[in-house]
Parts: sequence; C-alpha cells; structure tokens
Amino acid sequence: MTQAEAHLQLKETLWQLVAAIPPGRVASYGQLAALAGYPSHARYVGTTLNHLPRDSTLPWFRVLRSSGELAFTPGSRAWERQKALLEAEGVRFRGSKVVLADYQWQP
DNA sequence: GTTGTGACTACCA
DNA sequence: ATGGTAGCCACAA
Repeated sequence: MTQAEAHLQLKETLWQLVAAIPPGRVASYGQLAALAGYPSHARYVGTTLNHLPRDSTLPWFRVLRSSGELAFTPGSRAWERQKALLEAEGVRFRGSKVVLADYQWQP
C-alpha cells in the first residue's frame, strides 16, 4: 500500500469514527486518534476536521479537547457555533467546558 | 530538504 | 485550580 493510500485510509477511518459518535455525546481528538490506531496523532484529527468540506454532514462539533474545552478560541464565531450545536443536543457546559464524565462517548 | 504551524496532550511548578 | 512547556507529527509553503 502506498503512502497516499494509507493516509486516505486513516482519514476515512477518522470520518467513520466521528460519524459514529451519537448525538448528545462527545469524543476527544486524542481518543479518536487512539481508536483509529494512531495514538499520537491528536493534532492530525483536528487538521482533518479543519479540512472538511463546508457541506459535510459529519458531526465534527462532537469532537473536543481531552480537557472538555472546545478547541476554538473562546468567544470566536466557530466556538459559539460549536457550543450552540452541542447544547441543542442536550450537552450542558460547566463554565467553558463540557463534563466529559457525563458526555464522553464510550464505543 | 527545511521550517513553521496547528480544531492536541500530559506533566509539572 | 491554572498557566507554562516540552513532546507530538502530518501538512503546506
């Protein structure tokens, strides 16, 4: 398998994992990277989501940091949007973080 | 090849 | 709790 093929396969695996997160649950970048078999690639998960087409139906907003904070700058447009999408699904925030103990997805 | 840059994390003072 | 930091690694320029 070529390098490009392996890379595409990883991206597809990540897309599938993100798609598998149920509404009202969240997962962390590092968690998804580990589930995909690449434990040290948390940053790459973010990069991949960042490159999603604008019309993608993937629930990218269910992915956040291991701390429970959203990855965007607090107060930014993207941050507000992600927070609103999560709250619409019933995910509650304590301060600026979601309580992972309550909402983290367990495959 | 090199360099700078992230939608990251774990650890430590 | 909380701010700083060293590791991290694919990607783009």
